[in-house]
Amino acid sequence: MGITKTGLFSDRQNKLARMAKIMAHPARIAILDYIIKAQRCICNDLVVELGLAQPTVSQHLKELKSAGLINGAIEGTSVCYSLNTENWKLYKETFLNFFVDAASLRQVC
Amino acid sequence: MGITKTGLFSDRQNKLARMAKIMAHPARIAILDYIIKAQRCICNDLVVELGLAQPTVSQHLKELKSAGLINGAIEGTSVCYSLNTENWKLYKETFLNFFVDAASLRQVC
DNA sequence: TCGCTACATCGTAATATAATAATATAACGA
DNA sequence: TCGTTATATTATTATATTACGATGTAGCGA
Repeated sequence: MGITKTGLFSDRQNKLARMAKIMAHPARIAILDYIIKAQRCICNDLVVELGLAQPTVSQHLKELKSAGLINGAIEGTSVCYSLNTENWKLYKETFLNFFVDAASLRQVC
Repeated sequence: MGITKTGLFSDRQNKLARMAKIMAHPARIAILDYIIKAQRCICNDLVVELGLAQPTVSQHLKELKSAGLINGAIEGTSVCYSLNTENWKLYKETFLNFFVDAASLRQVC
């Protein structure tokens, strides 16, 4: 993506951007949608549901997991993925705080 | 970035991902932070504030503008950038809706 | 008109992402 | 043990993003 000059920005700004980046792909949104609806899923469910190849889905799951948004628990030959509710709240609050800041703004130009 | 298979996902999912992508860079978060605080700014304010080159800032402003998050009004030799409050609300609600969906979820595995 | 200021655009290098085929790993049932 | 199922990892291709120098454009004051 080119070199993002992380050093120029605050921790908060970098963190918020990183959080947004996790959600910046429709496949990851679709995965989260599915998990929210079904409460849990295995990788193959998503392969069928999304129509993406298995390695692609696996890669997206890995990103969501390393971002802390989902948990993966091994269950025999499959992995049970579910929402990490604690971090989910954190994400929610972080975005909320950002958008709330401008609640009282008026259009200037 | 590789080819995102947009066709596999719903309009809502694609839209949400697109919105997230706009916010997925700390420079753009910093620009929005600045505009929220100062109500308005010109490109050069941000060049000084952020420490990025003028073309880089200009490019980020262009993306924020084409996403509808900010307005730009020509004022003599400069351009007055300010928040597009209507679309800001839209963003806020869109993210809210997404996160609210999972409010009552319990950790499953 | 000249020069300055403020931006935008173009071109390009460096780097990150998305997607997948091929392959590896790991559990389980026959 | 062998085959099957489920997933992860690796390597690679195609494409997008970030950043900036160089350059173009446009308004404005002297």
